[in-house]
Amino acid sequence: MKFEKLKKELMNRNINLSYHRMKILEYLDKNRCHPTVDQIFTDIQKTIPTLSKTTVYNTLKKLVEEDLVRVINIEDNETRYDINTEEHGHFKCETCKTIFDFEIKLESIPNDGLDNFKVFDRHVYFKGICPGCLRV
Amino acid sequence: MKFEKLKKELMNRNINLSYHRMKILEYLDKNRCHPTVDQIFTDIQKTIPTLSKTTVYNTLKKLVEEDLVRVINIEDNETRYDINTEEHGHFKCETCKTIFDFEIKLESIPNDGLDNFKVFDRHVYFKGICPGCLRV
DNA sequence: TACAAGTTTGTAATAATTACATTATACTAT
DNA sequence: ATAGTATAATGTAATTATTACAAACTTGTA
Ligand SMILES: [Mn+2]
Ligand SMILES: [Mn+2]
Ligand SMILES: [Zn+2]
Ligand SMILES: [Zn+2]
Repeated sequence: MKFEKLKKELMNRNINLSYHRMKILEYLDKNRCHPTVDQIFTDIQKTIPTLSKTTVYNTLKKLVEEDLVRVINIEDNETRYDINTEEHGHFKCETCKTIFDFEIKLESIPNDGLDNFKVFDRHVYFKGICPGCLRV
Repeated sequence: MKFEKLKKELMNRNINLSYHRMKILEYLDKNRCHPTVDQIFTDIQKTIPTLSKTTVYNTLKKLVEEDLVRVINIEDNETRYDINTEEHGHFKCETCKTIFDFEIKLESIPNDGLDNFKVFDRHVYFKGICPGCLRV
């Protein structure tokens, strides 16, 4: 989703578009590398020195609740955030640590064992080595 | 993998089967509910009061390195461990919090975007509500 | 203006995880 | 059996992520 759309989306839901929220949203839109709270905080703090980490936590929590941001748990001890909430899988390169997006049709996953389950949320992630790192 | 098999597997790899390691392995074998470090620690401590949490961490790290145990990151802030390293997906019920295993053929997932990637590890987890909780 | 709701901050409390130094144990070679 | 080496286990302290909570600030509205 594009930034402008996101803004509208927030307004539709009566979520106050405060300066800090705007900045965090803008950051997520420009940095689609699945940043951690700490990366978000450290980077934005350069522009807004008074920003508190708690505000980043609060804002992200809000955005996740509203399904405008998605949480990614690949590694223990590092929670990442993705503004791309469209259906896609993640690939983490174990060499350069980059997290790549890839297309995946999640409904196409056969899951006979879950006939009587109500599924809200599907996550897929792979680990391995990316083409760039393989080439070396 | 059954307990006896696991023991042999460790011996094959020249990994010392110390008392604590045995107990942790045994626990994982009997409690296939994807326990956290804390659950493992708290439960085994009842039998072995001198057990330290660090030992649980160390042992699990070893077992994961040897691919005898698999790490599960579904929720941020709770790392879980699974002695079942065979290919399977996880379903977490958001009501009762239980993590269910389900069969899945991971190679069957179409991933055209990853042609030049070397994939080691595939994880799939869903979230939703389990049949038991739906019935209520 | 005054109230209510929503924001942001800051500090402190928890909790998970790691680092590191020390002791204990097991295994080998003499 | 002894000495030497590698591995294992413990405990303490340090880091780090996350949450709780109270206080100050903003904004919109009656
Ligand atoms: Mn993504
Ligand atoms: Mn499992
Ligand atoms: Zn790479
Ligand atoms: Zn349930």
